[in-house]
Amino acid sequence: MLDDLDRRILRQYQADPEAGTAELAERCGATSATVWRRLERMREGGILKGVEAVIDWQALGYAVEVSLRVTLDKTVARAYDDFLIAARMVPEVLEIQTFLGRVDVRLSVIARDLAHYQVLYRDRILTLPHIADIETLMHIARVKSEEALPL
Amino acid sequence: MLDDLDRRILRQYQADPEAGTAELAERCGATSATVWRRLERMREGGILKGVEAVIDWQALGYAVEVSLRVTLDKTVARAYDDFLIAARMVPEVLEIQTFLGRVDVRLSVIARDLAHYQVLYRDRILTLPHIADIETLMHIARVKSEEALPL
DNA sequence: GATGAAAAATCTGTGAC
DNA sequence: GTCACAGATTTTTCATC
Repeated sequence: MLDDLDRRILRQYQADPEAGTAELAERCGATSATVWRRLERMREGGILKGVEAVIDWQALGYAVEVSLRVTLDKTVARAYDDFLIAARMVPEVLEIQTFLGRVDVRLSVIARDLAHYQVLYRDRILTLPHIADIETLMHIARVKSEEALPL
Repeated sequence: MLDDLDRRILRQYQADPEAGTAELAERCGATSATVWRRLERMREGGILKGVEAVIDWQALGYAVEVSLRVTLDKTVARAYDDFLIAARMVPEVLEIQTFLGRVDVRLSVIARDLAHYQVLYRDRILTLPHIADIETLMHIARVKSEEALPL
């Protein structure tokens, strides 16, 4: 499906998505047109889903980040769907992950400060439907693995 | 620090980082040069940390994604640092988050299949230093919140 | 100090080979 | 896959507010 050149291009692209095709080409030992066509093929094939802006929320005044582990009420059939739909409506909820296991959902939530978080938690989080239990983890740091995957 | 135009540009940029400055300019009611200068200033100010490639690991043959909640051995002073350094050396560990609370670290790990995961878990995860406890959550889906933050 | 218009430099995407 | 090029885009300049 993917040959060696594809893998090298993908790795370089992942390392620096803002590099132009010419620069990627040089790093991969190919020409600009080739790199462009390969990237395009990977986009069409759904492997490359695009790019995402990385924003420093702290610099924007959001000093608090928490991870919430939510367990839902299993007696309600639609609990999962209802909860997800409602959670997606809360702007301060940046990310929602769902799991198989004891914990059903993990939410990443940001707030300007603890006072803001307290209000947010009471008015927007605890009011989400079908919650059976919540555990809060105060976030310290996020790190990306520095090793490239054996693509 | 940030005025109204900055916020609008940031929001549009976040919604579609691949749009050109000309397109962003039109959506924000400004000119291309102004948008470019504002974005540049936000990059220099550290608010915009760049872009990140979004890769579909499933399409690349990584069918399994798990979230591991790790508790470290609190009797060892350097446990945190040792663990983080070692965890960053494992290519299949995509993300490492650290917390204040009962759980110390969360790892996002991908594997090609359950057989691969089993080996990975035994040889690369359980061998990480100073682990006191691990809980595994099988990942189902990841969703982005659809509401823009009140920037 | 910030803006818009327009020029200059650079890059992308396409066609021919 | 490479080469060459037209068209688009980014980035700078400059006069202006």
